[in-house]
Amino acid sequence: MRDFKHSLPMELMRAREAAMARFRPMLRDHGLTEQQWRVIRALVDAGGAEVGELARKSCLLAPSLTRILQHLEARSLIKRTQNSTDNRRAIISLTARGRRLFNKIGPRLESLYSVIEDEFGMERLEALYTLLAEFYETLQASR
Amino acid sequence: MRDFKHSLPMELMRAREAAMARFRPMLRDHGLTEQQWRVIRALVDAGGAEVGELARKSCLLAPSLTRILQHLEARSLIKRTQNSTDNRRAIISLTARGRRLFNKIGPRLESLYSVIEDEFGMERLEALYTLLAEFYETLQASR
DNA sequence: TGCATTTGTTTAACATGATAAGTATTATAG
DNA sequence: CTATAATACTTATCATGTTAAACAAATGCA
Repeated sequence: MRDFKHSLPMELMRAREAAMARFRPMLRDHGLTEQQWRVIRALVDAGGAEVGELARKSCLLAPSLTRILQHLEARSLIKRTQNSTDNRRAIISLTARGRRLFNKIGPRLESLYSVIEDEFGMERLEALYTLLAEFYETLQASR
Repeated sequence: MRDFKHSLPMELMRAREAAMARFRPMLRDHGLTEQQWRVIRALVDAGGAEVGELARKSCLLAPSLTRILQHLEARSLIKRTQNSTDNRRAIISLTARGRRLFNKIGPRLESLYSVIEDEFGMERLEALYTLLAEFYETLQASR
């Protein structure tokens, strides 16, 4: 049997964890989990989105996102506005407070990311991005 | 700001999820989560290990592993044997039943893995492994 | 129009992720 | 020796992952 150490899902997880270990402390200082941050960032990127769309953009399952939105709404970081043509869909968007939090945290995370770029090297990082995207596409294509 | 879509942790997660989506159904058919499977596989690989060692090998946090071991022990898939020289440490190992379960599932997962190898190609897969290992080492080295 | 079906989202239930705190045991300084 | 610190693990708590089921609104069709 293939060596246990060479399990691709494990390697992907370890690499991800190594990166997240650098970002998590700062997010935690601001009372955010990494998933909550993904939602906020997706909202900045999209400027308002339906729940399903948001789930795809932030790579979260719908039930997780439901709970996260409840948390963020309780903290007044996001708001919901009803879509008049379809009452199932609500548009989620950041509040002013949510945008302020993003503006405070975003640049700090970017600088942490720059450190990783410097350490690992832009070329290898790009190569990694490319392989990951190709891997994902390959596995999705054959479904 | 860097494009949201190019977040390395997200890409790592998406790639991992694409792979796990193929393995999870079979594990579920046998009543195992992916984490429980990682523990079983690590035990086959090590042939008995202390809890801390097992946590490292299976990439699980200690509190998670504690709960998982409780589940697996309740199902008689693992057993604990006390270390006489240090009563804090217990050696975890598979029961005969645990090994039988591994022998039943292991080959089926390997064949699923082979499909991925064929689809993505061995060369790119090896390149991906290498980059992931280098990335992990780079980020660990500078701590 | 009326009703079964589909779609978008939420609940529920159980398992794990992440952090902090607790417990028992062993090692160590004085 | 003995008080203290370090070690190995477990509990506790809250948040998310995963699956199935529930729910309401919208759609398709007789």
